[in-house]
Amino acid sequence: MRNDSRLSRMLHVLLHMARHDGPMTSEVVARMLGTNPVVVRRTMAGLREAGYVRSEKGHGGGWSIAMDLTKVSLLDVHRAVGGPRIFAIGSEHPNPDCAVEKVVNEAVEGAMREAEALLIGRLGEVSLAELAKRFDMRCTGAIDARAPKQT
Amino acid sequence: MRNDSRLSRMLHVLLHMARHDGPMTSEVVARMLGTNPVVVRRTMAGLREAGYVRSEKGHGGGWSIAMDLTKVSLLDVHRAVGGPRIFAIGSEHPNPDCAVEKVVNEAVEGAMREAEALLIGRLGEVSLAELAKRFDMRCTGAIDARAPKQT
DNA sequence: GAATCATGTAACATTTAATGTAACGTGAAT
DNA sequence: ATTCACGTTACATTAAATGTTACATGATTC
Repeated sequence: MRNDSRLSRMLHVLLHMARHDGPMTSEVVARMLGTNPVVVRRTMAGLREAGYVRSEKGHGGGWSIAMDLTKVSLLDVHRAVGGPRIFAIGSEHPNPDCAVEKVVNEAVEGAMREAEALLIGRLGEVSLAELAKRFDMRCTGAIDARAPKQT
Repeated sequence: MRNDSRLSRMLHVLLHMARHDGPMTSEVVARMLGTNPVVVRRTMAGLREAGYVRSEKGHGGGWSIAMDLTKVSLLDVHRAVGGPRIFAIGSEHPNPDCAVEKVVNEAVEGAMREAEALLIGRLGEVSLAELAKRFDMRCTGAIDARAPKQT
């Protein structure tokens, strides 16, 4: 299938919203992401259910932040958009009869579990506020904003 | 897209071949994997090009091991089957103009790089011989063959 | 050397989940 | 009442692995 870009897209949107006065419409967000408003509403629905954003209809409506950026991590966003599928590889038979296959699955899945735990850990360590700070630092001419230690 | 199960499948086949006298036909392998011979030939072609297996036509032909099991790791097999796509998540714009998106990509991709490095490292640590040993231990009634330390 | 066995390969269909798109409904502001 | 913007459904598109059919080629057996 295609790459799942929902996490990246939502982070992109959320940071923009955090630096934006008033609500942003799905139309505007869609142009930012290079997609269309329906995809935006569909994906942001998960964030709304999690209470991270709010949406309002009618004139002057649109999406706005409804959380404390210091309290929500990249992992939280990942989960809110319903992206549990991290790896593109895996076995067809999770619980095979064949003893050989069992040994193989245990080895491969063990490695994947470790890698997933690391990824989850890293995403959980970084808050949206931290990302926003990195953005600000980059804009104000910081020397290196690639991945500063949390302070 | 679908899950990429080529690594698991090939490991499964290779361990069986290692415990099997004489060549195995694509037909037999396909039944083992629950697929068909063409898929087997297609996937094993990568292993053949890497020199890990040999294939012979005609009567008594089929696939056989052509390597030292202690010298080939799970990572080697992963690479031989051409499975570079590990993650199902990622950004649409690897090199965006938007500064916000750059910060987002760096954060997410940084975490993914670490996780990938860990996974690659783990797969590279385990040889096919080690897997075969775990299988033998399990069959001879070892108490716990889940993921013993290498000896 | 003809028949058979097994691989090699091309061409096309299927699957799966994300994404793209069109259509229509609902609530809010003007 | 009109317009704006979200909410939702339904269906199309896309990408990559997998499934399938068909046919060619080389090796073995007779």
